[in-house]
Amino acid sequence: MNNRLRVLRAEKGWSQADLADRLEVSRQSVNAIETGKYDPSLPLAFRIARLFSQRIEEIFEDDA
Amino acid sequence: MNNRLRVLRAEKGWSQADLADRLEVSRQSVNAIETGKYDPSLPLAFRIARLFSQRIEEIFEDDA
DNA sequence: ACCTTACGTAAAGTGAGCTTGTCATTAGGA
DNA sequence: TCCTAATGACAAGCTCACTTTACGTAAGGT
Repeated sequence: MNNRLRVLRAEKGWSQADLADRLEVSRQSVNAIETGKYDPSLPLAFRIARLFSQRIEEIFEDDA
Repeated sequence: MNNRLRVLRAEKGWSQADLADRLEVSRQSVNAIETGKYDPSLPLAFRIARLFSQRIEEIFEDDA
């Protein structure tokens, strides 16, 4: 599961900690998702999509 | 997190077991998602959306 | 040289997504 | 009446999504 989170975050000029605050998750969770260590839960994916005003499929892309 | 899974499945005339086979999950997982016991993982949400040729946001709707 | 910010990462713990297995109920068909 | 299919529900167990805490490092500013 690839994602464009790092790019979207950079466009906003946010640090991982900034993004983590807005998503109400830990900075480490943001880092883990960006570096592809694991996929977010569906509710968190919704929050991310809403924050960037995009569809989930525009941000996340599953390989399968 | 509400979802339209039961309706979509009914439109196809599939049993929960039929859908579970196509999604490669257990019948209990389909049942639990339909009855709102928990949300699917993001990869599973992608599989569901692809199976019904709809976007994730068209099938799942988070309350938050 | 020192401080701060940002990022990566690791260990340990909790909770949710998913499994297999089982049982009860309802409805239909032979 | 019996058998089967479909569904709902529960329990126990596993993996992983996520947490907190913490440490190392690289870059910039003073």
